[in-house]
Amino acid sequence: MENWNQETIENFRKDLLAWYDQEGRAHLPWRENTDPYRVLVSELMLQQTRVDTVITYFNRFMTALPTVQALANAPEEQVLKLWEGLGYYSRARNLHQAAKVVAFDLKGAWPESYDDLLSLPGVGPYTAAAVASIAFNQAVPAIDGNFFRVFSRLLKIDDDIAKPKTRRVFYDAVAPIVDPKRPGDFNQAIMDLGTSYMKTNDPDTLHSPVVKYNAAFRDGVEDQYPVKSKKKKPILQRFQALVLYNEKGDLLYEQRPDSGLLAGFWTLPLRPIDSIEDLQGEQLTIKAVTHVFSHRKWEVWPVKVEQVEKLTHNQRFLSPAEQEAMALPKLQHKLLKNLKEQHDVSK
DNA sequence: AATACGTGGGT
DNA sequence: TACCCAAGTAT
Repeated sequence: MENWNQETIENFRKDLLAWYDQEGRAHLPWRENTDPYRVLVSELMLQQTRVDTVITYFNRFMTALPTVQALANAPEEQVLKLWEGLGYYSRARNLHQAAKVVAFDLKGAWPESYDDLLSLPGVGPYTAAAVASIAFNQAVPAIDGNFFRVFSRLLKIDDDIAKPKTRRVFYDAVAPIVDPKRPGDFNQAIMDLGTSYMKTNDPDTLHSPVVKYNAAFRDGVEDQYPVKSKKKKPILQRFQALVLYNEKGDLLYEQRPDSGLLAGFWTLPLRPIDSIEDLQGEQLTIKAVTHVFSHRKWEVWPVKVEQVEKLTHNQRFLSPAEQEAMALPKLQHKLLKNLKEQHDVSK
């Protein structure tokens, strides 16, 4: 691992920020100003999610709920509808809760320190540092995937970034490098660098504004950084999805448990099966609806059933209008599309 | 520490 | 196709 002296650190800050001022992504909607609410909403949305995907969601969210008070007073259904399709839905619920804490418990007085921000729901080490540095000018490193990638290469840090304890190694190495005068810009410059000249695949390191500080490139081993162990592949699970319409033509839905995958969302009633041999009703499709989550791959077979025993407390018939008004997970949208296609074919 | 937690895009 | 990635957090 490289160890920079004070002169190198100061030169690095200067070169990085000069580049950021010229070529940084100043146009990103959440960089319009440093209102902590805007920063928090954007950071929660950006967790494990691409910038291109977030932009549309962010603009729509801020138009609908422009202030932390507006979010705090909004019904959860509205928050989830605005989040529909973004995934990792606990982020939306945590953001909602965090807004309530700020607006109600703290009466609008934002926590400004890293430690206080960390206590908000959905705010972990990265997000606390991002908000503290961008909105409140605190000199803390916002260590995300970009940060790991950029500094693993610059400093030749060999620790596996998939391991939790590695965060501490990076923190110790880079905390002295963060520019105390412009910490928010420093962190955002690293992110911009990490998605451009120093991106994951096919980086353009030679033309990077900080190429002269890149120890891995200097030693011709840049492709070995960052060191990251592999994830396990998703486990396959099969289900049958019960399809039942009532006399009004409304479709039977079932609410998922309030914890676990797609917690609290309404979908067709899903029943695990071992194989296609176990389907209980009339098989509606030749091909299954498949959906890949981060850790699971689902194969879902829609089957037409004549009735269910008796509506349980978590089952309801929903009209098309009701279905459209509520937030539904991607899997359910795929199932609906599949049903519509089967219906069209049969006509 | 290891795992759960969504979705879309690139190769 | 299958796999990996993309501004992580909670438990």
